[in-house]
Amino acid sequence: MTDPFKNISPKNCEKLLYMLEVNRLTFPKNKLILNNIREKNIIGIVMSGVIQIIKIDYNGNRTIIEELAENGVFGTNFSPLLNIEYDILTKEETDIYILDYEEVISFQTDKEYYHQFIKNLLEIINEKFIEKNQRIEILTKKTIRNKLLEYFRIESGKYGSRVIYLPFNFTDLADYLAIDRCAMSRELKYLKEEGFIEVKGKKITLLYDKY
Amino acid sequence: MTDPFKNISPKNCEKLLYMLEVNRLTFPKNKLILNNIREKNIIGIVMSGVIQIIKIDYNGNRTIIEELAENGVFGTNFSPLLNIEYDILTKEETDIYILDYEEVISFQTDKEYYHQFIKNLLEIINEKFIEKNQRIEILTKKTIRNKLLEYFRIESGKYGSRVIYLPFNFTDLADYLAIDRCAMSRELKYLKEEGFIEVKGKKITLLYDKY
DNA sequence: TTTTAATTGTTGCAAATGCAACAATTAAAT
DNA sequence: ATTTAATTGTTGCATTTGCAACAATTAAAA
Repeated sequence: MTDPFKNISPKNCEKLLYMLEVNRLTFPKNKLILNNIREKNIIGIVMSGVIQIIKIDYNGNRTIIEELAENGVFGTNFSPLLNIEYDILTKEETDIYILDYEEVISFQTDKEYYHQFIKNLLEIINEKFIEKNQRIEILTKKTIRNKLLEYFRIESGKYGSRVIYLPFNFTDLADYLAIDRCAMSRELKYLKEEGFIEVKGKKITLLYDKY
Repeated sequence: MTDPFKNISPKNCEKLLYMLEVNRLTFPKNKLILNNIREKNIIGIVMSGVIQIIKIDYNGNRTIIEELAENGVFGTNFSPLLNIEYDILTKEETDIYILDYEEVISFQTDKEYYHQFIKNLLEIINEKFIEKNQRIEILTKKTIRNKLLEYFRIESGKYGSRVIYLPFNFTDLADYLAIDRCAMSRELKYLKEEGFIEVKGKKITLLYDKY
């Protein structure tokens, strides 16, 4: 994922953040945050630590929208935070910079580092967009098996390897694929039995030819 | 959807496009296009006409990724065109401008209209991002009924009205929701019978309180 | 107008899936 | 080391869904 401060020197970085009136915040581990600033559009940047953007619907089903580490960018639009049902959860002690979206987007200046920052944001949201599209590819598959195989195909394609290391646990994977965990577990068993895959913890090896 | 040339005068627009080496193309109705330029990242802008970005998978299932009219922006990253499985279909005679993504993103200039264009692109992709997130919200619902209700909720929210006008036909709606058309038809019947909705052609009226 | 094509509606049935309830295993905390 | 919590695995069963096959309706073309 592109660094939001790519091609901006530390000195210009400071200037930029000052210019855009950055808000620097620190939060402890396992805390729901930002419930207070839902009224306006923001851009948030994770400077250190890890956060999850999650959603809990009226049935109590939890969905992980995304997980962000250092240099991770989020915010209204970038992630749909305006919707009251979304929450941000710190997984570790976390430092966050908050910017005002409208302020950032409508700032008038000829400073090069500002325009570089906008370009970086464009690249970042582009990258996120691709990920969203991939998730949609998966979710539009009609069976659990096809969802799993599509997920494997995408993950395998990232590094061009038949060996996949799951970036989250099986419970969270089921959430990501929007399927019942138990049903997924059953389907994984079938895929193992039929010789399609090999599973060792979070390491999955694909034993079939790419389709 | 934001105009990609917002806040850029027609004169500067011409300069910008010349500078970025635009490629102007015209296509007749109902034509699969752009199969030729999959090798590099592009930004496409629909100047007139209508196109659909579609996907046909190995099972023959067609998915409409998005439909774009005048000022619609698409391209690698914006829409996952590098993937060989995607196609662009003109629904009318269509004029398209093609730009080179890397060229656009890495161009070096202090011209204001260029930076305005980048900002516009950022806004556009932001808007698309929101739409993708909404679709994911729908697709993560586990039953056809909940998918329909979530879709209604989002559409209703757009104009704050209980009356929805479907932007596409029922066949395409089923594609969008990634469900079987017949099963959707059945579920819509139940929703009508239970007094939740009223359907007249593409006009759907919600008869229940927002949840 | 007549014919043809596209869209929408209907329904039986087999297959897939969510759910529930619980066991087994692994990780974390004390 | 022991206890507690979290994650993973398993399975019967009711429900939901996709699929197929076809009828009805609407739109487009000849």
